[in-house]
Amino acid sequence: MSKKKPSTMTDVARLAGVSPMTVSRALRPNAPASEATRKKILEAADQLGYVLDSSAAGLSSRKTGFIAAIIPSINNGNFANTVRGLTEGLRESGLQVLLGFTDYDLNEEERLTEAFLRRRPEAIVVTGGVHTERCRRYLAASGVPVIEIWDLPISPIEHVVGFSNARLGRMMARHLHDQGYKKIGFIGGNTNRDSRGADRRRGFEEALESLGLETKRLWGSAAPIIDMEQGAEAMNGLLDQYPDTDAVMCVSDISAFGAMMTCIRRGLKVPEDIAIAGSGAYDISASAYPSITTLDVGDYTIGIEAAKVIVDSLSSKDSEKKEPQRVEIPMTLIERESTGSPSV
Amino acid sequence: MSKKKPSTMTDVARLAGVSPMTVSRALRPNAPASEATRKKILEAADQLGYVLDSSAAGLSSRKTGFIAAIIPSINNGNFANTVRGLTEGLRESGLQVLLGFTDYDLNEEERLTEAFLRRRPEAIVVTGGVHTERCRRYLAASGVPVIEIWDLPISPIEHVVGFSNARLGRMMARHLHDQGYKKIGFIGGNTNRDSRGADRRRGFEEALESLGLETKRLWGSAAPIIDMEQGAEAMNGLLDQYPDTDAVMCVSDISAFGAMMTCIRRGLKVPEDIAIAGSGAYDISASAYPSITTLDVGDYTIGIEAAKVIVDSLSSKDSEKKEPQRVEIPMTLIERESTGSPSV
DNA sequence: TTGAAAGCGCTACCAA
DNA sequence: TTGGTAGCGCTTTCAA
Repeated sequence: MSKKKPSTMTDVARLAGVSPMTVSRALRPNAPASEATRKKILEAADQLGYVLDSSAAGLSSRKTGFIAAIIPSINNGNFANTVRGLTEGLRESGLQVLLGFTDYDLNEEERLTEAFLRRRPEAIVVTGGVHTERCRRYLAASGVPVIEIWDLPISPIEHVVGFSNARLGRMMARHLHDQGYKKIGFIGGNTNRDSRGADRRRGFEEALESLGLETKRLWGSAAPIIDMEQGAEAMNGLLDQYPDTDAVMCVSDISAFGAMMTCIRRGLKVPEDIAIAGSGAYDISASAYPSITTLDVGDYTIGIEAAKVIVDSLSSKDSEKKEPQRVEIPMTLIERESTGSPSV
Repeated sequence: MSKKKPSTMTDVARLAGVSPMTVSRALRPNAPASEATRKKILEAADQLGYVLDSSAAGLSSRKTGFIAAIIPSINNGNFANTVRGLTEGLRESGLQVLLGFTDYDLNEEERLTEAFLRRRPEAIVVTGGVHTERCRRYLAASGVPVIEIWDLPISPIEHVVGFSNARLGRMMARHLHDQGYKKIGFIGGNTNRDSRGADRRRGFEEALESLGLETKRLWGSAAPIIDMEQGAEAMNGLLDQYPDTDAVMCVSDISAFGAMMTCIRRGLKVPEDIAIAGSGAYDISASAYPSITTLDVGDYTIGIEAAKVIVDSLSSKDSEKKEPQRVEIPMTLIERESTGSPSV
């Protein structure tokens, strides 16, 4: 409201009758200051409505106090959980998360990365192991710890906290096969923009092959990222062409739910006529009826572990340069009603 | 990776054989600089891997280039859309969004507000009109435009972009009544933490009363914010106590979906035996079967409009102090299968 | 179009 | 425990 410019440390110092330096110390928890002066200074600060300017503090101390994190989408429960984990894991150390999202666009990732690096974060977290060439260069030259999450890249930039998306696809293919399904389909997005989705599909296809099953039921979607509606459409397409399909894995629980709704609308029973599986362990996989078999990828844990890697990297002395860490997060299969054994 | 400290403008200036001031100008689009020197400077910058330090720039120019935004939850499609709108609406002006979430905790909001204000944002966006006393003071004294969103507070701090949550409740109550339902329930969270949810409930109750309908079917939930599972539990409780309920509004589509799953699990037909309505126009309200009647609150539009208010406020001269703006976002009823006319 | 001087608000460092 | 000095990396302002 009031446009008068905010008061500074010098103003507080003057009012409290001390030097600015003493104010600076009084305002920090672990700096030496007598209780009496600290109290006096806090009162003066309160009276002036003083708020510390942390960009100035950061410029001087060379610690900005934040961590940049770039995720593909802000409207996604999995990434939201990762951000929660990261935020909570960083809380104690006082680091704030500067969050950005790319809409699954690598050029936007590059743009955001540069914009964030200008703010001098103390570490940077990016999603996945695929980046533009220029973006990789920015990250590698950033001078701060880089953590790639949600994947296990073969040539990581530095630290990695994630899981193998190809293995995720393989695990679910084997599970469906173990349940007795034979004519198994896959529904996912266009492979170019979401590399993790593409990896899941690849792993799924490999597993079908090695199990001696047909791989013709791998269904795409025009959209880069597949939502409920597109999952529903894809299932219509798949069933129109291959009505005898007995099980389908979808790249996420979100698309799986849409696919399941299509089955129900078409009068198919799940899982008696067709089984449905997703991944991500979204709330909906538990609440839907039938509930949806899924894989928990440890989204929240990824955030927590990434935070640990960051805190660890920042606390080590410059001299003892840390080895790049590679944290693999375990996946957990969650069996639910949607993949009960086939009736045949 | 490399821990050597990043190069500065002075380094670039030295390499290009110009003064730092000239580098500063060459790096900005609208500053005077000859094409020749600009080219020379960009090459030098590229060679050094130079990245501008925008906190230093902000300290000097008194423009940090970001907007603080505080939302209750990061795992919520509605708020995600608002953030998308805000981000997109701000893109052209080069302002970045510094995002924080409170988990519907006003004390956390206060904490975050202070932390964000330290970063000297050029404007601050907060959700709702209810804040701690201290938080209100911080905001009012911040010296930058304050925008409260997702509500229409009676005593706003400054600008407002939102809608009336009480009216939302009234609208849906009237709609259900118009459809012929008489024994109407409401499912929502505990009223203390989510003031917008509480307003919806209040408006709903008022409308039932003025329509001469019973208001005994207003159902709470132990949880502050009600998710799918809690919506499902609440519906079980409601049906156990009032099996003759013929329609239920849920505070959000998320809880409405859970509630609907409970009905289906119990063998009830939706909408023949019981109608379900939600609000928020989440994807699931369209994709679920039956699809769920809902109210679109213009979540994305809220973000866009908030961005307009911000850009507007910042472009005005200090002298011509802007009047506080109050933008009401229209709500749209979306009728779907879940509230087809009752069979009785 | 370019440069020099000054300083944004704070903290590291050293001295008292 | 406190204070003075210097300077973080940049931009503003004014002069050339």
